[in-house]
Amino acid sequence: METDPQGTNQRIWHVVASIPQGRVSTYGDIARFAGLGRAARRVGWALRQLPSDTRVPWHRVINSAGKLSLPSTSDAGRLQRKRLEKEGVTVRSGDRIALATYRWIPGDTCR
DNA sequence: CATATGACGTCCT
DNA sequence: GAGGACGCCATAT
Repeated sequence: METDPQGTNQRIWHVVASIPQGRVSTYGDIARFAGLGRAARRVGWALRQLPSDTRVPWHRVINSAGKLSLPSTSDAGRLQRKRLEKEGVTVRSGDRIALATYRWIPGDTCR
């Protein structure tokens, strides 16, 4: 049951879907909250498997360095930046984001 | 079964 | 603050 690999992806996607608009979270925090421990890379894997027509806000997930893990030269990278700015998240030069301002921890009811 | 790779994280310099 | 080394988890070959 919980051993289903697809179930794990489903769990990860569910956590990502709970990120409020205008906020961002990190791969590590999501993995931890999903019960995956330090499998931050596992989260990246799950997001990569997402279909193009997904409703999951994958663009709100960045790395602990406060930067977009997707290359700004790729279409996905540009799309991520576009959507974030559209939600009010300021993306500075070098695809950097102020984690101190926008970071959100799963389960935290306080915005 | 061993190696390499990837939308990562932490520690050290 | 930036960059490199090593560790962690899963998949591909």
